Amino acid sequence: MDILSVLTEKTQAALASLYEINDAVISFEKTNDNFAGDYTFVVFPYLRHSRKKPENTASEIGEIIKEEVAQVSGYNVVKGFLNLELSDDYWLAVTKDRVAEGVTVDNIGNNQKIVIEYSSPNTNKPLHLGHIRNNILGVSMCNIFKENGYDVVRNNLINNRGIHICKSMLAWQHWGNGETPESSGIKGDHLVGKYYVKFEKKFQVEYSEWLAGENGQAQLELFKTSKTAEKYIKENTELDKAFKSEYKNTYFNTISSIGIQVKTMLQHWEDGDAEVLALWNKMNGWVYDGFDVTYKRLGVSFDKIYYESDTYLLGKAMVQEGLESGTFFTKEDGSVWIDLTDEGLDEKIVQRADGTSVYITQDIGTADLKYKDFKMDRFIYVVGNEQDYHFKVLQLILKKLNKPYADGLYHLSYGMVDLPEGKMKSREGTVVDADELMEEVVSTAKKQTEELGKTEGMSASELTDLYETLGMGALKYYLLKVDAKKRMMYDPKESIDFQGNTAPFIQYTYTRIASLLRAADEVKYETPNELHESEKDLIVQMNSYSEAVNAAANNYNPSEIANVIYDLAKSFNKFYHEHTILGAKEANARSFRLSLSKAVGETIKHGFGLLGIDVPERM
RNA sequence: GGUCUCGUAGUUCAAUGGAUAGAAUAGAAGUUUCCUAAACUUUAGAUGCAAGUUCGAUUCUUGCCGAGACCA
Repeated sequence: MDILSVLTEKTQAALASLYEINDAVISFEKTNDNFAGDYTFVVFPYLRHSRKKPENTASEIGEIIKEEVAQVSGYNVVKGFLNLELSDDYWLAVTKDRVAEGVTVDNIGNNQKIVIEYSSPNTNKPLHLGHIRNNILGVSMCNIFKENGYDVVRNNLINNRGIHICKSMLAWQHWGNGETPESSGIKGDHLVGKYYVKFEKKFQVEYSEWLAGENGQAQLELFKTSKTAEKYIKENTELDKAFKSEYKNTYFNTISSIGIQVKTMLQHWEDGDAEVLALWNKMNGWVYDGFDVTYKRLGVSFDKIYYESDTYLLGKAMVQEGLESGTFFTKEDGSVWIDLTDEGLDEKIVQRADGTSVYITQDIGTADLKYKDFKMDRFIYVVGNEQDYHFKVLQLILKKLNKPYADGLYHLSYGMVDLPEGKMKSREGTVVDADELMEEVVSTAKKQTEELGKTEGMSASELTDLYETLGMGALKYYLLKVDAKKRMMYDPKESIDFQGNTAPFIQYTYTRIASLLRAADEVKYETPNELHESEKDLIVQMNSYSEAVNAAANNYNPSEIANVIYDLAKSFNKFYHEHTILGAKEANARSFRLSLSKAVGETIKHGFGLLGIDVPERM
C-alpha cells in the first residue's frame, strides 16, 4: 500500500477515535515549500467536532499518526496545518524501488477503447501554427492514454471536398499553366495553397470592380436604406465596408463569373464528373504528399484516416430516424430541425430545405460510423474552442437520438494561438506556416549549438539529428507546456530562446546525466550515509511523476507532464551544482547519486516521450 | 440580441477552496583550477473593480469594466 493510502486510513481512524467523525473524506497535499514536512493535513474543517483550537487538534492527530505509521518521523503544526515529516529511510526506500523498477504508471485505463480524432486538415491550404498545436496535442494525448492503459485509435478526418477545394482547382485550371510540384519544386500542399490564394485575390479584384461599377453602386444605395444597415449605423461602421462584407456571398453565388464557375464545378464533382474528379484526385494527391512530409517531421501518424469525400453524405439516414422518433421536426419550407431550447440552446437545423446536409449532419453520421468501426468507450475530438457550441449540440443530438455512445463524446477544446500582433489571419498574411516555422527553429538550434561549440567529434548525421531534436523539441514544448484549454501567445522570439523553461534546458539536463553515465562504469543503488536536501527534493519530485501521468490523462492535459518534468530538471541542476557525483568521497554516496541521476534521466526521457519530444545523448 | 471562454509581476505561463500567490524571461548583482555555464546563486516586481458564500477565495456566486469566440 502506498504511503498516502496509509496516511489517509490512519487519519480517518484518528478522527473517528478522537472526535467520533466517521464519514470524513480526507486528503493530503504536498507541504508548501516554506514549511518543514512532506505531506500536510488541514484540520480546519474538523474544529466543529473537536471543539479545540486548531493547533491542539492538529497535534492530537499528529501524535497518533506518528505513533502508528513507521515512515512518519515527526510532525509540526502551524495554525490548522498538520505537517507530517517522512523519514529519510522512507525516501531512500522509494528511491531504491524506483531504481529497481524503472518508471511505472498506474493502469487507470483498463484497456478501454478511445478513438482520438486530431489534425483534421483541409486540403486547400498548407498547415499552420494552429494545426501544429492541434497535432502535437493529439499525438501527446494518444501517448498519454496508452501509457495509462487505454486502447487508443489515432484517427484523422481529412476535409478533402467542398467549395474551398474547388477554388484551388479552378484557379489552377485557369492560371496554372500545368504547374506541378515537380515542375515548380514547390511542396504539393503549398502549391495548392498558392492557387487558393490566387483565386481569392482574383475574386477580390473582380468584386471590387463590380462594387465600384454601376450595379454595385445601385445595390449599395438599396442596402443603405435596408434594415440591416440600421445596425451598422448604430455601431458607427462605415456603410460601404459593411455592405462589402454583407453582400459578398450573394455576389459570389449569383453574379461573380468565377464564383459561379466554382459552384458549377462542385456540382459536377458531386455528380461524379470524370474530368473534375481526375483533377480533384491529382491536386489532393499533391496535398497528401505535402502533408505526409509535414506530419513526418512533426512525428504525427494515424491508425485510421477518414476522408470527408466518403463521409459527407452520412447522417442523412439518421435524420430520417430522428424524424420518425419525433426528435427532429420539419418546418414549413421542408428544412429539418431539432429543438434544444429545453437544454438552454436554440433550435438547430440538421437538414436544409433543399434536402442537403449541414456540417453537423455529417458529424452525426461519422460518429455513428466510428462506433460501427471501433465500438469505442470514448471518442475524443481535438478541435479548437471556437467549436465548443458545435460539439455541445452534437452530443445533445446523439443523446436525444438515444445513441449508446453519446456519453463517450469528449471535445478536447484547445485555445487559439495568438501572435504578438494579434490574431492569425490568412487574409492579412499573418499566418505562421508550419513548414517554415519548423525550418526556422531547427536552424536556430543549429546556430546556437555551433556558437556553444561543444559537439566536437560528432558526425554530420548525428549533428543533423541533434539540431532536429533540439529545434523540434523547443517548438513542441513551447506549445505543450501551456494548459491545452487556454488560449496562448506565440512569440517567435521567445520560442527560439533556449534558456529557462524550454525543451533545450531539459534536454541539456538529460545530456548532463547521460554524460555522467558514460563516465561511470557501473550503476547500482547503494544506501548513502546521509540524505541531503537537494537529493531529497529530487526524489520527491521524481516520485510525483507517475501521478502526473495519470492526471494528464484524466484532465486531457499534457502540460501537467511538462510542468513536472521541468521542475525535476531544475531540481537536478541544483543538485548537480551542489554535490559532486563522480567525485563523491564515499563510495556509497557516489553509487547512490549515480543511480538517482540515472533514474531522473529515465524520468525525463519518459516524460518527453509522452510529449512526443526526443532527448539527445550529447549537445 | 443570446450563449460560452478568459482577465495573475513589464511580458509569457503556474497555483484539487488553504499557509508568506510560484516559475521563466526582461532589469540589477554575482558564481568556471571541480562530473557539459543551454547551468547555478542573490535581488526587485502581480491576483481588473465591487459585493456575497466560507474558519479561509486567484479559485465558487452575482454585478460592473475589459478581451475573445460562437449562435441567430
